[in-house]
Amino acid sequence: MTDRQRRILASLVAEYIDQGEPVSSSWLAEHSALGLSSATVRNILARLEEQGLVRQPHTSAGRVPTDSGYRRYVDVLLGTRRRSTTSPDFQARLQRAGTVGDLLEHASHELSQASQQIGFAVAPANTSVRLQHIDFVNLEGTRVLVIVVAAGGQISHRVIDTDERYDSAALTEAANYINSELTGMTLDEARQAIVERMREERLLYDALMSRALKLAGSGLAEMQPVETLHLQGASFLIDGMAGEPLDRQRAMETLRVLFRMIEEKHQLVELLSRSIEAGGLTVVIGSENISPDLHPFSLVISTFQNGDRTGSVGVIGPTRMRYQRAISVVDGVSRAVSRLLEGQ
Amino acid sequence: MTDRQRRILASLVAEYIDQGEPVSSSWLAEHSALGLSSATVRNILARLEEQGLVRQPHTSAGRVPTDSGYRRYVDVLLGTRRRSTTSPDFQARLQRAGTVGDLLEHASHELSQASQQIGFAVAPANTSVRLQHIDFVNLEGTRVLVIVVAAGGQISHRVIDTDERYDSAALTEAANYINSELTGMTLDEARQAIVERMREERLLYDALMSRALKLAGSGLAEMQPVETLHLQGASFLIDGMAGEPLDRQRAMETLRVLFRMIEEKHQLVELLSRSIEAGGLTVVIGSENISPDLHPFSLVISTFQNGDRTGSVGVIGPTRMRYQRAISVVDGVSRAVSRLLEGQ
DNA sequence: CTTAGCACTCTCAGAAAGAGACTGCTAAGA
DNA sequence: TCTTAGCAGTCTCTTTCTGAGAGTGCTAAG
Repeated sequence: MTDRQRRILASLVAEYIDQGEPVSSSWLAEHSALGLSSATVRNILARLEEQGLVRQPHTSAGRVPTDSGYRRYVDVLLGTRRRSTTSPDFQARLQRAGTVGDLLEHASHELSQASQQIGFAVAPANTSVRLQHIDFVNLEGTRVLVIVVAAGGQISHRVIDTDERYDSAALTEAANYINSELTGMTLDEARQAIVERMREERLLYDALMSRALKLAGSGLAEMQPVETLHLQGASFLIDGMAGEPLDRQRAMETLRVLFRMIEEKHQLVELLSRSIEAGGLTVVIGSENISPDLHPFSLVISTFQNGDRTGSVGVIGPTRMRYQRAISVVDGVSRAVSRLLEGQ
Repeated sequence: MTDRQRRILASLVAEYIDQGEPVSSSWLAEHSALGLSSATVRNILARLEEQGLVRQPHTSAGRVPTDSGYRRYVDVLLGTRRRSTTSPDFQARLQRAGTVGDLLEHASHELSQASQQIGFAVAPANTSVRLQHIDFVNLEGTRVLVIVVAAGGQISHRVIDTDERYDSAALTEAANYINSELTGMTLDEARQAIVERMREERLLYDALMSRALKLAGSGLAEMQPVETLHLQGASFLIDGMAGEPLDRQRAMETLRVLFRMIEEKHQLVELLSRSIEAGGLTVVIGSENISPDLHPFSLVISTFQNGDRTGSVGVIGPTRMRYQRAISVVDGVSRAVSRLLEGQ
């Protein structure tokens, strides 16, 4: 691929992203600063089309990038990326967040606002999160509320329906016992520890301890490593789709599918986590998505690390996305989140 | 308004809801079982139009109900409503829910599925909810996580940035003190009690108690009576709008506005709570909505009571909604939720 | 290798025309 | 007085046609 081809492709993609309309050879000849005539540009475009990087919506239209075309363009962007200098100071904006959940909620909001797309943030999988505190609260009847606080203030809770009645004092004592034993372990370790202790305790016949372990066990067991997804800005997507010259039926169908995905977050979470494996900043374009439902969309994702925890933030938008901006925004927010988590 | 007019209107609205297309005089003559000719029906329709109950999209089209027309129709439905006999057993389906939050989440899901619309559920305002348990968890530095559990398992939490450092033991003790003092009060009472005690404690100079009160106070203070809104089924709305013969621009605009409302839930909550004052089962049709943004939509809402707490469930859909079905579904779910809350 | 020129293709917007759907009105009948 | 058959009138919707416009591919010359 020659340098000229690269430059023409870059101009074409940039212009198409900006205007949303097929780009003609004459426009490229005038604006690409290569001093070429439109006929020459046409030759180049024919080559690019052979390589599957651009296509024509119909015979006498200009060119539009294909997913591969975007891919080439984005790879160049990612290669020559300079540190995001002009991006707003996300860190200052996110400062006031309390728990990790709040932080990610704000982060997804910032992403959404800054990129004018759907912004999302996935909390670190909490299997490797350390247990900070556990608490049992007596509800009516035989039901007990188990509250688990992970380091960083991440909180989750489940109602356990037990066989026996507990009184508040016993529960408090039980919680104290568990806390003294398990605090500081990861959830996985804690689960394992519980299994081991229950084996030992069976010999001791200590009612309190065995009960406490049972409760904590079922609390942690039901506490699947649900990666909570924070997601904001779905309304931007509608603007985005309105601009596309798709026929109405198709556009509506696409929208509906995406909104269903948004509602069934767990599905999206799974897809995201599969896309992330690479780590760092990743861009997934259109048909590169595993799920066909996401083929009309692109994702810009960045993972952040905090010790042994990995989470991710990013944006979702149409394949015709301002990648430049999206990348710098996602990168900025990701760094900010990372730094804030370290700071804690 | 004569009986004939009523019956014609009912047929017209039912048919329009079913088919989504203007209803002609000849269709009504054939199907209304009144044994009238289309000419006579045309006369009747002219009267209904004078009263603003129906209108013609254009000169040579059939009739379509206006908002007032729907209103008349719904009033009849509400008047002659028999107990929902055929509705599925929501209560059985909702049985497994743990906390009130879970229950309402499931309820909104059931509503959405059964009505094929957006389903929502608003938790009771928690000012009058009784305090079940309060807990302080030490986070890093000077930050403390305050967890408040209300009766029924409703849970909320805030991170408070304090001036001083606490150790875990002190926090546990503080929580125990607060629990023994405040459990069973409503949140309002608890707040008031804290203010009073702080006045007394100032004389005693008891560091522990005063700290505990301070924490609990700021915890409860930031714990605004946020009515959490559970909402599901936004994707159904897209189907609904796709059917409408509005021009694309307008439809997209309408959708965007609604999705923005859905994202900024607090706005919607406020609107809903204003619509509910009546209590029981209410239907708000199109332009009857306070917010102009909701004028293309109708709401079917039912409040449920549980002691001194009031919450609500309902559905949101286009004005051309299957009111019959929506009403019976909302009524059914509302009763189920009410009964399940009582059962606790 | 580049470029001017040209024929060709396809879309888009607008106009025209015919079919179809309903209505409102009128005048006759019960 | 109420109902109804009949009919002219209106409006939309679909189809067809047309011309303009945009942009391309190809060819032949520089």
